Amino acid sequence: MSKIVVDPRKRPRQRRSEATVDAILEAAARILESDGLDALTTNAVADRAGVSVGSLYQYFPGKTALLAELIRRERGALVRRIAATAAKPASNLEADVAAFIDAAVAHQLTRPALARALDFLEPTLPLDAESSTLNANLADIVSAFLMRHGVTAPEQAARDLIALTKGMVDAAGMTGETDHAGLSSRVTRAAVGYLLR
Amino acid sequence: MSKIVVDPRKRPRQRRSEATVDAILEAAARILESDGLDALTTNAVADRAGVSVGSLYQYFPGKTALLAELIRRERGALVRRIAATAAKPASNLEADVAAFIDAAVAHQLTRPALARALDFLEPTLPLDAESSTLNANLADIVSAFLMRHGVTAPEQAARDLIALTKGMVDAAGMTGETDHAGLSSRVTRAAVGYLLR
DNA sequence: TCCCAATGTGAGCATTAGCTCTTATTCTGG
DNA sequence: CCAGAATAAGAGCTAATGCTCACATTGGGA
Repeated sequence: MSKIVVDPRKRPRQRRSEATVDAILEAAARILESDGLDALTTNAVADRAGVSVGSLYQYFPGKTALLAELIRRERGALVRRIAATAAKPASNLEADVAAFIDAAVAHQLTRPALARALDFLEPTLPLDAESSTLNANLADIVSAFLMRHGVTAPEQAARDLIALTKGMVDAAGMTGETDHAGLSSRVTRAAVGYLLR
Repeated sequence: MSKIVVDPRKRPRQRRSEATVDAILEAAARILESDGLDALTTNAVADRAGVSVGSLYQYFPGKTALLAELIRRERGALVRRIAATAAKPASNLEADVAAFIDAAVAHQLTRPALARALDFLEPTLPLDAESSTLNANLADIVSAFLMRHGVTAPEQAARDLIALTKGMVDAAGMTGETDHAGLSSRVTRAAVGYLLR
């Protein structure tokens, strides 16, 4: 294992190189999903992406940077989803919470094994400011929303609700559950119970 | 990485060898806690345990078996705690749920980083029958308890409650939270909300 | 006390991981 | 259409990892 580098990578300038980068990230995601962390080697990723190791290292200074970028993309998609939901509130706490959770469930249940792996990896990665910000965004959006509804200790509540949701959805995903609506309503029950008591 | 062997290990017959085994497991736990999965190498474990690699391999046929045993012990302790709680019910759903959660929080908050790592590792390990049983025990105890209280879909509810608790406690542990009672009551709020709605 | 099984040691082997570097190929702007 | 920049390739280096094995030490029953 080398120095832990997370960001300084070369940016793709042509079309084909963007495709290479995407292929690499997708290959990494698939390996994580199907074979787990141990199988995620740079050679394996390059192989699965149909690319040479050299190409991989052209865009990612190391394995860690690759993982960091994967997390950035996934997390970014989730944050955008949640932000979009927050943009059209029903000003009814319960309905809004349900909407948030619906978005989160939809996201995490799309690729459950991947979501679970990244959730675990994320805190172990020395993410740079930009990504930590993205991350804080999730908690901040929820926290701001809760504050608007007069919830006490909104930051703590936001962390708790996010953790509760992650926990339930990751577990459900692992048992192969696909009933999005059912899961969503169960998580909502717990979340609303947490808030209104 | 070699074949995945989880159980067939030599049993210690003398006192000192039991001490060796304990030292090895404790060293593994500490490395997991402080340096993470990547740092958990067999040589590192032996070093930290003040033992030679040879001794490690005398009792564990491989790294996987070592992890499996760690999980067995930790999980076993949790299951015993929960079982003890289940043995003296208050026949009041809310109080009993609170008692369960108290036990779980006490356990997971003792060594939060370790608990989190093992929670993640557990499903990736090909545990043998004995340990899967230990595992099922947790869900079964909770499930039986819920059924006694007339909860519908008790297995699913048990899985959900366990996941919700794990999620919240792992997250709290990671932020350095130490307020056992406060955390416990917040988890209970969510759990009771889940059940009574 | 003595002997043999149980236990402990650690150098070192085979493999594989992460990564570099040289060379080949493909774009793109002029 | 050409030159140089960007991109891709992949053999192979270094270090580390999982693990073995030949040997040394210890302990407990006869």
